[in-house]
Amino acid sequence: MAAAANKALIVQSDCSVLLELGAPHADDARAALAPFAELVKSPEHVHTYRLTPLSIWNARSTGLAAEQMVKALREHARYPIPSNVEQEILQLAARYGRVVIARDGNILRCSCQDHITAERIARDKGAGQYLTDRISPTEFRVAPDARGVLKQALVAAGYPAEDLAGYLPGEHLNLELRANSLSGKPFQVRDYQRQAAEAFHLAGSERGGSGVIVLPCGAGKTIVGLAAMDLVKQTTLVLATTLTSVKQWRRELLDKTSLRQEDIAEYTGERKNTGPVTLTTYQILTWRGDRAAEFPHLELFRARSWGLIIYDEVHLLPAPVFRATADLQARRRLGLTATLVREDGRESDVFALIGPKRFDVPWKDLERQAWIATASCIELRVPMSAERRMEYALAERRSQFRVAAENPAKMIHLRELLARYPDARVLVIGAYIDQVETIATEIGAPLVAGKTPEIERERIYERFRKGELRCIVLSKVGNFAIDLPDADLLIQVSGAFGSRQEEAQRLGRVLRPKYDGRAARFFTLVSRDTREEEFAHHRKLFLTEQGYSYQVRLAEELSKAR
DNA sequence: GAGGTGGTAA
DNA sequence: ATGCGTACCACCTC
Repeated sequence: MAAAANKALIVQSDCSVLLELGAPHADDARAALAPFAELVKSPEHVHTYRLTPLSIWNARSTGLAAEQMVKALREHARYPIPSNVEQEILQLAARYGRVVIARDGNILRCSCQDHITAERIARDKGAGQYLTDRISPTEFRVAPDARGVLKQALVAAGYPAEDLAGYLPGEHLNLELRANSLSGKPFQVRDYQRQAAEAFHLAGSERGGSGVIVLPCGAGKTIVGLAAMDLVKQTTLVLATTLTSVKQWRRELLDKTSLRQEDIAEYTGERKNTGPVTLTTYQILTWRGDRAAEFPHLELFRARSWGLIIYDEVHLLPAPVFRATADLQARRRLGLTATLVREDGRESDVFALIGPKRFDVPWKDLERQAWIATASCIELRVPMSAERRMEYALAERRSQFRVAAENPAKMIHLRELLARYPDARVLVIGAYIDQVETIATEIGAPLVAGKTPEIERERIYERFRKGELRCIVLSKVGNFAIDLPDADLLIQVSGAFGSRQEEAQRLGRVLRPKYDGRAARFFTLVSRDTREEEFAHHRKLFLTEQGYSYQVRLAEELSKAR
């Protein structure tokens, strides 16, 4: 073990934990810390983690004891652990599982570890209303349909319940994973995908069967869904965000499992069928006729005795589906997402109603294992012409950003990049329709925007895949389109205020591993001396936090270097 | 298949 | 650190 002076962790009294990557045993320290802390930032040298109630409870739900957490910190900490941090961990951890929900035949029983806890939750404003029927000093009888709302209230009260009440059996589903996909390629579930599905299922334990799997874009979350279906083998309802996603689920199910066309039904605006496996969208579930208070399509949840419900992109699930999910606690639930939600209310609702986080893998781990490509990110500062600078100066403050974003001089440098990487397969992404239309016309590449019909899109993607086309220009559809072909050079000409999610999505476009192992390149063009630089700063934070190498270059320097 | 509505990003 | 407006999507009706 390293001497104290160069140990990797610094534990601070605000419950943040710094990990110094250069320290000996930094990898061991990370492996020990990650299961019970949330990664907040990960630039080059020092990564920041945070101990939160949810991160501790997630860890407890996978069976990690508080003592193991404290031991892990002690083992790797450079300085003594602040006593309040140790107390915090012990107290938070001790709250998980102090309340247990279990089944007694047809009724549910909520049992507390001790009398004091029972009094605390019985008197809690939120939870108390579901705990009216006391059967012993430490036990309550609970109406089965209160299972979800009670769990929500218990999380809010700080006493997350361990739900061991089990699930209703769904109808059996004949499903096997294929060893060779329909398209002829051998198909194998990757180790981390298998681990994720097993962490969700936890066969032989009362704990399994509900929870969330977190994997980066491009890591194959759908496959985790298929693997989970293979473990459960019961009728399944899949909730997705878009019709394209619904179609992709269908393709993957047909390609990689023994299911046939007629086993898979779609319940969407186009057709409303149900089958042993049914694919649907969040939007149809939340549609309400004539501003009525009811959601007619939520009946789909009761249309069959589902054995498994899969929530794709679980961080996007809308409030009415949350409410409906509260009533569905007797069904197995699997949430899939690329980023853990940070908004407080929602995150704890996901925890209470879908289940705890069961599994995640850091982006950089997948990169090391070559499941995703390495990427270099470069911000190119582009000057504006004198006329443009005047236009910018005269513009109202709120339209300045757009004047800068649509700087025509970006075109010069865009062309240069295209010339500089003649073999690259290129995606150009911008935020404004006018801008991307102009670019597409000038460089003679097809444009895919919101109004581009589905058939046209597929035709363009197909030509790109075949190599007949080296460049596609995209509007904001680039943020949604999940069926975009793989590329290795991404040029962002404008971005909408640089959101982290958007940046993650866009970067994910070029992260599929390259056949020759080359790195992906991500250029973002930013107008110099404008407000656009401020937003680029924000975007830069995202990229560096994910641990990606990042450089800022002046456009004319890059031109000279050629 | 066009057009309106309502919702989301972040 | 931020915000407004822009763009997108899926639903429905006609």
